[in-house]
Amino acid sequence: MSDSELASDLVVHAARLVRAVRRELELPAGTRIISLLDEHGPLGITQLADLDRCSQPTMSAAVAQLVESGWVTKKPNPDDARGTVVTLSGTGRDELRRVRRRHGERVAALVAQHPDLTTEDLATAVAVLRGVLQEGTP
Amino acid sequence: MSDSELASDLVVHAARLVRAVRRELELPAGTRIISLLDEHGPLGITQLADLDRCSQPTMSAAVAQLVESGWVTKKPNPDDARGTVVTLSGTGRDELRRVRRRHGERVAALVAQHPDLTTEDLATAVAVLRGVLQEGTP
DNA sequence: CAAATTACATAGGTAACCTATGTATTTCTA
DNA sequence: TAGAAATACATAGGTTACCTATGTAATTTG
Repeated sequence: MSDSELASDLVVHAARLVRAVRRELELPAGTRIISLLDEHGPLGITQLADLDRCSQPTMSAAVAQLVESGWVTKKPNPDDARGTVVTLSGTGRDELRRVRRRHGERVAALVAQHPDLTTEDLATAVAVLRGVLQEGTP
Repeated sequence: MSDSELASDLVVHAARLVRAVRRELELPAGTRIISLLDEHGPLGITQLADLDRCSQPTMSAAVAQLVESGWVTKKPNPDDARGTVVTLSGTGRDELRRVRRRHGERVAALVAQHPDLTTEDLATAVAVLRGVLQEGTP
């Protein structure tokens, strides 16, 4: 199978996985965001939107929800009165831990059903997905 | 990193990829469906819903759209007057080819930016995603 | 043959996106 | 250094893709 076919399948199967997980475990957009904050530390709205590949208004709304949930805090950026700084809260970190455990257990169980899939394969899959999104989307 | 952590990351990154692709290349729900029909041949609404992990009403609506686009045909099932048979049309097959080429080129280009990611890695990633979704979601 | 099951359709509602546009602040430039 | 351009967000309005609940017709079962 060509790289091109594989790449196309990657997308379709990724889409299917996301929907399957969303159905049985909940995968709100906020999860991606607190995950980003955990990885990068405090960020502005636009930075978050860029990292998550969504529009700025979408991120504004998503962050507003997270603030309401108490999972992040939003303060004006002291160095730039236009901007804000979104920070992961302790509650948010707890939530992230919970979500990760839920998803982890569930997906790991599915992976375990396939003896031909090793931990290394799983790591490779994550690396591919991560790599595809890194930097240059020219 | 544990299997559980990896599995959790798999989901989040998959979600991010799907949204990134949806943004710049279009990834309508119909794509997944014609992809299923291509893989399995003609199917009923409920069968499609099960395979795509969505509800039956969702699939009904999605198929209705596809019929309108001319990418599939819907005929009553001759063996069971309750059911219908959804079949991929020639136009649908063409569209699938187009979509695959678009996605393939785009994602393959991104993969190519990462010399450490081989075709084999890509194949592994697809196998993992496919495996995770296969059969038993008990 | 009545009851349960199955295959869809319809109705109504939500989450997560988007583009277009407005506003305040900061940076660039002539 | 004043005015123009750019930047960081917010708001408004709209779409897509889902969902659950429920109704209907046809099939299978007891």
